Amino acid sequence: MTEPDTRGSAEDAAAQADAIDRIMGQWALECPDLDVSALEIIGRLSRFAALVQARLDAVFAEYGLQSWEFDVLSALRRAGAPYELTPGELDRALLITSGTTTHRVTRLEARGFVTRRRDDDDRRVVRVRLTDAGVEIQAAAHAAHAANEVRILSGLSDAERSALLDGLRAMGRVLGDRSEGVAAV
Amino acid sequence: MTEPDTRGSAEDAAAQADAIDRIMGQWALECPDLDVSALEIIGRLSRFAALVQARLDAVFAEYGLQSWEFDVLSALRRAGAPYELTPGELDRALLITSGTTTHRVTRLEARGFVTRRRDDDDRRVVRVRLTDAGVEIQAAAHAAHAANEVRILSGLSDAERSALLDGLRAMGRVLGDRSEGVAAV
DNA sequence: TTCGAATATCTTGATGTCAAGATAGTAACG
DNA sequence: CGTTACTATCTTGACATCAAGATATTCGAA
Repeated sequence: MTEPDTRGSAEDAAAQADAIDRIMGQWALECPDLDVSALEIIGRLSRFAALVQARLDAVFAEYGLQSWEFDVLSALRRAGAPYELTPGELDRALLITSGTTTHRVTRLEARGFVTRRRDDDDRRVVRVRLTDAGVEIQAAAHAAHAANEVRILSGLSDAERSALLDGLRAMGRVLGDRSEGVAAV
Repeated sequence: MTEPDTRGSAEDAAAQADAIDRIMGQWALECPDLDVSALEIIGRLSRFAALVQARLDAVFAEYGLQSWEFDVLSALRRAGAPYELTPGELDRALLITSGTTTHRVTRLEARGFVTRRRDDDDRRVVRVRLTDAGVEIQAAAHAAHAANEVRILSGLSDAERSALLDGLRAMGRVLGDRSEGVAAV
């Protein structure tokens, strides 16, 4: 077997258990004294993030993009004209290390989606800028990507959606995910 | 700069915006016609999963473990005595490919936390089993890990917690994350 | 001005992961 | 039996990522 098995197997009854319910059930049997209450939330958070990512990747692939490529192009695009950021700003926006940014930018430069140039005022600084081709492919992929995200969430009721959103906002507060980083509006 | 910057910067007022709010604000300015409603949820899901993972990693490191090591040890532990699964079962439980499982098991075997042996009834099958040392380190790390998860969520009110949980359960349903995989109870 | 500290980016080496395919064992069907 | 399909695991090669450190530039204080 080559790929991980992410599909559901049986179309079972209404209140079906998901993988985390099963895992919690196993712990309850094996280690009844262990506090697994937080697993219910954190386990789902990371598992579902992985499952969602797989679905997003499928759409990016239709445009010949890796999701990390799309992430960089989008960060540049939403920075506004002239669609330019420094590597350091990309580090912070994308939660990646500086070495990773160097590598990503080099690859995107080779594909013709971004350019690099030294800043004249501070020659330590590099300016990474989206090319026209970069703007184009980002726009095309983004439209499909947004539709894909909407499709993924289309199975949620309004109440579920807003519960999820409220809960996630609270998580953002707890995690201290303040919005510094990337160039202001 | 070597590490990504994940801390919040300013201890600002009550209804503070997080990084996703900022990103949505940028899109609203740059592409007002683009539907970014789903980004609010999916963006947070994946961003927060990454932020949480970084906090979990810190605790695993105190026990000399990578999180992928802990993941394997835990999957074996919760399978119940004799703490044994096949590589294929690990693939499915951990959402990884078979090559990755081979590599993980080899490393854990070298550290003395698991053993490998061929199944006698079906010699294609391998049995990966936790050693005593494996059981011990998993138990120690798991106690600290569970406490860490509880700590991370301690900033949530009961209402926020249950909203988040309800929302995530709905996501599990939407994503079809049925619990097959790993050996039954 | 000069020199040390700080900053921004890039380089290096190691590593975890995947996709694709190789190997070996089992099952099914004549 | 024997051949073919299937299954389980492992191997290989490519690659994204990270941590640590190297390089180049700017800033600040004596």
